[in-house]
Amino acid sequence: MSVRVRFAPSPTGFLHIGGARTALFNWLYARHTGGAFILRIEDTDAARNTQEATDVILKGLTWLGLDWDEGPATPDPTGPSRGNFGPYFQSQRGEIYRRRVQELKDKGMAYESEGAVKFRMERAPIVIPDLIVGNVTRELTDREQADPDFVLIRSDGQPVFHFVNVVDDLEMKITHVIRGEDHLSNTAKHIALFRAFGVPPPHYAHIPLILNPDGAKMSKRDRGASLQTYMDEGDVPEAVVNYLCLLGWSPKDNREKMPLAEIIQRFDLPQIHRNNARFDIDKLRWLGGEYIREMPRDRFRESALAALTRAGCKWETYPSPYVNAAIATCEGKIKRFGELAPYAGFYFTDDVPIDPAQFPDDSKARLKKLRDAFAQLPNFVAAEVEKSLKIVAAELGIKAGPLVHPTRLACTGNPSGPSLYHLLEILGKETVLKRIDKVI
RNA sequence: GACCCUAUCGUCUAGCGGUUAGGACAUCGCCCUUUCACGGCGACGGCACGGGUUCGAUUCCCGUUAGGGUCGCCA
Repeated sequence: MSVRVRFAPSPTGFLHIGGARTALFNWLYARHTGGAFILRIEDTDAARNTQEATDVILKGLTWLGLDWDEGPATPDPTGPSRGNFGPYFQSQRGEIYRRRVQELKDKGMAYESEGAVKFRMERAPIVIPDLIVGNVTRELTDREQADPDFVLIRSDGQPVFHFVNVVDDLEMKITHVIRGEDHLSNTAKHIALFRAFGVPPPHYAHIPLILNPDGAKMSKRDRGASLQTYMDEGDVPEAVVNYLCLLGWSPKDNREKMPLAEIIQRFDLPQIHRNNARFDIDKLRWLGGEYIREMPRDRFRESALAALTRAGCKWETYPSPYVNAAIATCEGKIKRFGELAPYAGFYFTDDVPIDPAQFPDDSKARLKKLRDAFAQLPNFVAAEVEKSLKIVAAELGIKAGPLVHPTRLACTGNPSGPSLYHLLEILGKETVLKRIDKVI
């Protein structure tokens, strides 16, 4: 039987990085096995589920490159979708749930209680066969002993998560449930429900959680918990995907940076870890740098310009050869595009921030001499600029460094940045002299 | 409180009875270099603890401890 897996998020207006990884693992498993990846929106909470919130999920998955074989085509619950098992919004599946509750009632497995419908839960321990953890025997907790039955339908008529989740997995013929370990204990309830319906439950694979750097569960408040952060800060999606793969899964041979095709080919459930992993932003960013470095020039420029625009940088007012040359000097230098505006913003403004304290008198005197030398240059290109600077340094009896540093500071406002001589050439003689003059 | 999962450098991990416990990120040196980054070389740093089993345990078993998760008319 062909594999069918699903990602079933609740639209809260927020795509958790852990949720993104759950989606990724499901997607990888589907692609690895040639099965189907289904997206189902669990929008039973009408009050807080909006189309905007659903759109966050669709956009996030799309950004990561996780395409779904079945599921919504738009954030509209009543809109078009792909697949033969719809609707893919739980808010549109009320009729199915009503039918299924009736089925349980008819079997004597469910009953009315204070306006709600409750499930007659099994009292005996339930064994959860988990593909990652192994067989887990789940007993009732002391609280559950006191009242083992749980609510299926709230007194306001709305079905609860455990119920809709199982009904949908059943109706959509899901074969493997790959989800966070936080659901492991709940799975006993789900298995009992499948049994009540008289069908075998799907295979379960509970993946470890992503923890914050402190070792606690990544919560909404933790920095980097939302996928949106990475979209906003100009991270490369391939790097995010690659990094997420490395959290809780390992190819076992020390490979880390891997093309997606290779990951798909090698991804499988047995290599998934059992232990939680802390999120390490530094390692993600390292991967980001690697991916950016090998990025085709055109894509680099496009992403760079988009990031500059997001940062409010007015690069459009500059001639396009100037813009392209400026961007080119940043290639290989950044780990994410959000770094670009502070790194190269000086190209696109006349107002470079200058801290007078950084220019002592002797530094100013040197700059003055350099300025005069620059002013004499008929051909203000990198090689000539470099030659000129080195001559001035020799005349002053100093190394290039003490001259380079203040020049960079005066022209860019930054102690670090692109190659100095190239940056000066791009800025042009007039601008360079103007900026040095301002300091002197 | 009850139940469940987990435990190798700071972090992510390899290991699956005998290894100088390997790699990556981070950190710190040195080299390269006009800055930064890249790259190269090197350093630092780990098997949570206690019992077993065994000729021999990081590896298998039990316990302790620690961390995480779950016990909702949230998902």
